[in-house]
Amino acid sequence: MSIYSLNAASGTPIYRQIVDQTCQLIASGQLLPGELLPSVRVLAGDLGINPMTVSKAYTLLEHDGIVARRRGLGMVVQSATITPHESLRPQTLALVEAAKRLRLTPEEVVDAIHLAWKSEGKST
Amino acid sequence: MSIYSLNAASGTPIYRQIVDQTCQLIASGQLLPGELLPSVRVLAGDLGINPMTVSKAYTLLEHDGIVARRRGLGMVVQSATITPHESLRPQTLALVEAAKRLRLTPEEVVDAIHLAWKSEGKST
Amino acid sequence: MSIYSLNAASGTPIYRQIVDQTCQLIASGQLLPGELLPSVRVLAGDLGINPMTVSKAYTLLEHDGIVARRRGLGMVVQSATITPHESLRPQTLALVEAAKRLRLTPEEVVDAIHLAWKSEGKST
Amino acid sequence: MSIYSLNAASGTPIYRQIVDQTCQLIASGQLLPGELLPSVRVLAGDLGINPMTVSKAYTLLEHDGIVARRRGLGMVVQSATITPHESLRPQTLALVEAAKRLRLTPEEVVDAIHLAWKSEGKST
DNA sequence: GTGGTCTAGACCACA
DNA sequence: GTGGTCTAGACCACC
Repeated sequence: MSIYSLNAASGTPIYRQIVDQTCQLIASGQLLPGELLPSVRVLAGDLGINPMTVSKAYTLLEHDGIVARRRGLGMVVQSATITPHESLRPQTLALVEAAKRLRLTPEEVVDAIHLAWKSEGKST
Repeated sequence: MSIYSLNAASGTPIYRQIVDQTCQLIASGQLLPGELLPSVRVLAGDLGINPMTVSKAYTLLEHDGIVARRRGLGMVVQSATITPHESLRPQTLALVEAAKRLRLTPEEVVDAIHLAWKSEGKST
Repeated sequence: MSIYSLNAASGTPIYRQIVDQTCQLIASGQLLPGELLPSVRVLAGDLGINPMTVSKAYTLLEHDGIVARRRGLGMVVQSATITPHESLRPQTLALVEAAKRLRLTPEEVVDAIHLAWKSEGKST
Repeated sequence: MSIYSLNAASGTPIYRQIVDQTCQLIASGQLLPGELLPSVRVLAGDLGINPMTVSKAYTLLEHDGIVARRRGLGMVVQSATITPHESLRPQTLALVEAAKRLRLTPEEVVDAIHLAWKSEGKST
């Protein structure tokens, strides 16, 4: 099994899931600067998807300066510039925005978080 | 200005934003059962979007039994079947899932929520 | 014939040529802000290439904020932020750098420019 | 430090940079016919790159008759067959072509050249 | 071995 | 109609 966990059912495209999870793995220190990402073909094989899909994700990561191409070697992680907190912002904002539209209080949202935390499969 | 607030920049499609926000307006009691939704034409005009897009959203809402078509009248809100809590589940799950991948603790997430709550434009 | 002119023999990938030329067309005012780019399928047909190649170019242009996606409509040109001069910088630098390595004088380079200008097919 | 100056960030492959710069060094008289090129091992060490990459560049240079292999000695420079002007052609053409697409005048291009010449780090 | 490019064709989502 | 995603497979460039 891979460090990546894809969710085919989710609406978000596969290549985007790879980009996001890679960012998160770097932000949380599970991928260190200088380390090599799994090769396109290997990751594609592991995840059972087309190499081009992985390649697209890697290209985006490179474009954003998250990783760098080393010709003939692979993709290496650049120095981490994102903190776990920043990495979580989009999801946080989405939740808060929706909660406000629902006229909920912060406390109600926090309750919902704790509930979801337990009900979901244990974390690693 | 409308009770709806669309975000063209966001990735979520317009029709989906209308569906979601309508559900949230009902769940939070800002739209009451029996009340009439704005007509397709009016809402499209207000939001500056294609009427077909509004129509698609309304069709979905009807399909889910959230509103009903009254010939010659428009769309009326059915009795609220969803609680605010349920309505918030997708966003909650997304947050928790991402946080676990980042190896954060529930407390850190709660902090992030409180922070985002304040930093965002004051709610009503 | 299209406003684009591809050079299959050149080493630069097709999608890159489309990106570059689009930037140049905008910089020179041949494509105006608000204007729609040719649709992926149309341009692909005109140039005799695969739609995905055009799509890749358009995606890059969007990522760089040069054009914006209008869902269901196409790609529209954003306000031009690049001047013709800036747009020419990479090529200018490459020339100057090489000329310095060859220990040529600026005058010799200017001569070469004038020569190449005439020998090439007349400009539009 | 070496007479070669590689740019890993640039898109052009390393072996190509070596080939090009060698040609330019010969064309400008900084490498004279009969002179020995640095050995593959030494150059690779100096530049901090893979010896295979240097070897590939040398093989190309030999194939083009620019240098010759002398068993037990190394690669010696042949009589210069290329003039500095010819050596500059690709970059010149690229500039002119782009400028025409931007509908600039030769004078504007010359201005850009002079500007870039000064703004760049002093040569030699 | 590494990643990059391109093709052909299918299917989806959006307006 | 628009663009987006994914697949399968070929070929190239680089180290």
